Amino acid sequence: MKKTKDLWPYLIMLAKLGALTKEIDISTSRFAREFSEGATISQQTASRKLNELEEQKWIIKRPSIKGQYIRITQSGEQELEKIRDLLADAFMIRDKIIDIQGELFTGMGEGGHYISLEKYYTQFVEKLAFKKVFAGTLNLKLKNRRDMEKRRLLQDKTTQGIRIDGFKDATRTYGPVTCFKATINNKIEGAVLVIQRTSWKEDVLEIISPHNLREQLGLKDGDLVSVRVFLE
Amino acid sequence: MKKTKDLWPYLIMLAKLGALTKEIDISTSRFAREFSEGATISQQTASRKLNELEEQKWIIKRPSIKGQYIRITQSGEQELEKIRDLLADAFMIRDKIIDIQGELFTGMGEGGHYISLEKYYTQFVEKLAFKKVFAGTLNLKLKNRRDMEKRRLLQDKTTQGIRIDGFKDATRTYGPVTCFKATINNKIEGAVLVIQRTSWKEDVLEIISPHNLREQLGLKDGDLVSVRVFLE
DNA sequence: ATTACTAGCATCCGAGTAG
DNA sequence: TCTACTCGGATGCTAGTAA
Repeated sequence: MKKTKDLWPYLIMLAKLGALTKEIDISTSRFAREFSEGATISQQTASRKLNELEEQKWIIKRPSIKGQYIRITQSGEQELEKIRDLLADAFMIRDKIIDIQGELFTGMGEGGHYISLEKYYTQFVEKLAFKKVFAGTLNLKLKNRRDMEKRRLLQDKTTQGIRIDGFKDATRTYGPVTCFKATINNKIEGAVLVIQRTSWKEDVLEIISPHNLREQLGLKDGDLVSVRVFLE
Repeated sequence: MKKTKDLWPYLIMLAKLGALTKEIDISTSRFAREFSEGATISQQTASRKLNELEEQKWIIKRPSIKGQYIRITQSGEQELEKIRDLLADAFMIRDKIIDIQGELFTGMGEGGHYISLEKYYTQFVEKLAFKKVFAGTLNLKLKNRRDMEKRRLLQDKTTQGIRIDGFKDATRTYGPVTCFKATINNKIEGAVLVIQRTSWKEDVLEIISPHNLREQLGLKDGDLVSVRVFLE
């Protein structure tokens, strides 16, 4: 099997030249020049690499008058997205910041119920250094794969979050919760709730805050909300 | 000169393994396995690649009990940022969306003055399909290199924007302006102004809107504001 | 277990060049 | 001009192995 990773730099350069959006018209020698910075590659190598990229089905090409038209295919685009996400993940871990967007919707109110339980409430206030906790959570529906991956990353990083202990009462057990400090729409402080239990919804992000977020940010269902989550 | 791009995939993989944030402890054979998916590389190749990465000064390594500690250097980090930005640019062009953040500050009021000129005002209303234009611009100060690069991209993409013609009156000439539709803090519509003239401030983004943004978004100087610019 | 050397084979590169 | 072939030299690869 071919070592596909060797082709990454060439694919990236084609993307930079705009081959993601449209067919670009380029000759092998010009591509060789565009690709090179400091070190150079030859026209022949450029030609061969373009053929290999086509074999991989990451690009399609057809002859033009002064070179060839090249366009990145869907599968080439997916490969680029993979690389982009790889890098984005690495930088998120470095910066300890994850930006997630979701669409506001109205949940079934369990969130608000749990917050009101004193054993949870006092922990939220103390451990998050909130003056109070507004009675109700903000539920965001994540709309794409990428945001769900970030959501999953939070689920996996619970060691870094703020731990809210579970407890028992006469009738049932209440599990532990991990919180991450966050700012909502760049502006208002809050925290993301990550519940450790076997089933959690990968496309839902639940947020609490000392403030009435819906009111203070003028939000209504269906609005897009940005959350910047701080990993520690 | 060495063909540094060949090393990109290896550097990216090390970043994915966390070597941006901390020294990671990994053996050459484990790295070979982690790196491979489908196609495989040998322990020997992994060893050599790590040495080449060190020669490039993109990583530093030192022996550990069960392998070696590896950490990406500043210059390796810069290289990764370069790749990340390359990809981000390509996807921005594809999606025709640019997200920029900046800090709100109070300008000198010229913006508001120009808007009030009837020859501009009527064009804003018609071409942007705004009901009216609020008398005053929102000035954002861009805080990092990357946002400034995006700002520059707008300046270069004026062909795709909405053109507001210039005009003359008795005393002076008023130049043309290009506008891009935008949403501010995910919520309120507006437009970014790009003024074609020899001097423009690369770290300032000027925004108009039908609405009083400061009031409706509850903004004050120093607040971080997110702008999503639509290239067409 | 490691890393990383050497040897020898495989692959890749670019100059030359055909079409 | 262009692409892309051949071919000899350079480089890269892995197996074997030393430390």
